[in-house]
Amino acid sequence: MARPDKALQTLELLRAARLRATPQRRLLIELLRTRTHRPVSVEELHTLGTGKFDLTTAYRTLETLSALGLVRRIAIDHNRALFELAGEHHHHAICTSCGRIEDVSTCVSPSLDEKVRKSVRFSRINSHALEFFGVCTKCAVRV
Amino acid sequence: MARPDKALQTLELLRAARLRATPQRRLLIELLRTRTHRPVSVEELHTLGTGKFDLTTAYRTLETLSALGLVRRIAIDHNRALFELAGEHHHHAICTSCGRIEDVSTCVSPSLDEKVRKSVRFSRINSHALEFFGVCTKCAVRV
DNA sequence: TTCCACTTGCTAATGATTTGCATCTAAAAA
DNA sequence: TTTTTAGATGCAAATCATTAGCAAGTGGAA
Repeated sequence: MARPDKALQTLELLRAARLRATPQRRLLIELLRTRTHRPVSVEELHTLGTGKFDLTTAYRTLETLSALGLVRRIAIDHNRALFELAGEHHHHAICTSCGRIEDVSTCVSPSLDEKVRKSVRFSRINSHALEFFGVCTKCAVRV
Repeated sequence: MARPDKALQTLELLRAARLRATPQRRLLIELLRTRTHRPVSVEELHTLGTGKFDLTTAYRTLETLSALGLVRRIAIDHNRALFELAGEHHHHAICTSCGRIEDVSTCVSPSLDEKVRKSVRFSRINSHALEFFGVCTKCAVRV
């Protein structure tokens, strides 16, 4: 039994979210799914779209999808938003020299959320984000 | 032996950084030290300064201080930068309902940085940031 | 007290996001 | 299939935080 192809997966994603499967949205999600393996900026996505969707549309679609939890907005770069498709829980390692971002599967102890919830007296902790800042191998060589 | 007062601490901080102790900088640091206990936006600081320093000066001073590592720029809010005086290592818990930010002293296992460094093949990891997102008690009641 | 590199306060750019609006179009209904 | 319309898109203009440019001040070393 063959695995459904990427395009189908995208359609299903949109259908499940009760969003219209417009060509623009399909392409944008397709790009997030196949062309990028790291958080990308709206500008980058728009460039990858080669004129098939407007920059404004990209902003709107990403906003819609992130409100639905299908896309995550990453707050690392303080002057532009980065987005990634919400997949498996993971974190990021950022090279402070070249800006490269790597996915990190290592996570904190599962009990940490609850421990923190008690210490700050929150009603609940829904998620957490963890970023590591350092220098990647390429940049270390260059310096 | 009395502990040096806040103003003196601020002077020492500026002197150690080889920066001119202008009234504007002194007040801004004083505000970070005494009036705020959470990351604040430049706008907030400027308001607290009640006209004693320009918004542009605040931006420049914060930039200078963060380049020296005396102030930390927090990337949580994706549409405005937040700053805090660099003190003890800590993290943050953010209420996604009201935006309130609490300091979190709990940290990850000390060996995590090294573990991640190896997994992403970085030359080094210099720091990490950890944010918890949830709902504070007040907001939970309101909902 | 003098002098000058460092600072500050304006004002005018920038640059990323948003918003308004007329025009389309996906897809539910007939 | 055709009709119908709520939801989408594209373009242009408006926002808003952050930066730059510059002339006018001023810490603080000499």
